[in-house]
Amino acid sequence: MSTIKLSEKNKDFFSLVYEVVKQIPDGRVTSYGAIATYIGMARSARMVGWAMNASHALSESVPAHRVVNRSGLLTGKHHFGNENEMQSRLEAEGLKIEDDQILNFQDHFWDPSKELTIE
DNA sequence: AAGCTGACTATGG
DNA sequence: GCCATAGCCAGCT
Repeated sequence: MSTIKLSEKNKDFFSLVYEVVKQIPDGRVTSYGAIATYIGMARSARMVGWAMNASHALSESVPAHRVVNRSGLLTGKHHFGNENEMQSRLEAEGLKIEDDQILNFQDHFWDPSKELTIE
């Protein structure tokens, strides 16, 4: 159980998303919707995706490859440098992927609403 | 300025 | 499970 500390600087939507994503442990994954729900934008999963899209420009590193859609599909792979980047990173963390689908997705799913608390 | 586009999801059949 | 539909909303045409 980790804790996210809120400050004036990071309480906007994008930064909040990044703070959550940065808490995802190695070898674990979560979904856009889970993050959206957690930060209070339950029906705006698309915005989480948009935040990931913008994250590449950041100087800080955000492990966007650990965020997939609700079925464990690597829907964001085309937004990385090359087609295999996302899958390679996940496999390097011990996950098995077949046809863009994370195997045993449920076993690796990390739910922020169960693992995190916001101060 | 109206309409389109998605790294999405919940729902109903 | 699959499929279609409908919300979603920032940014781009």
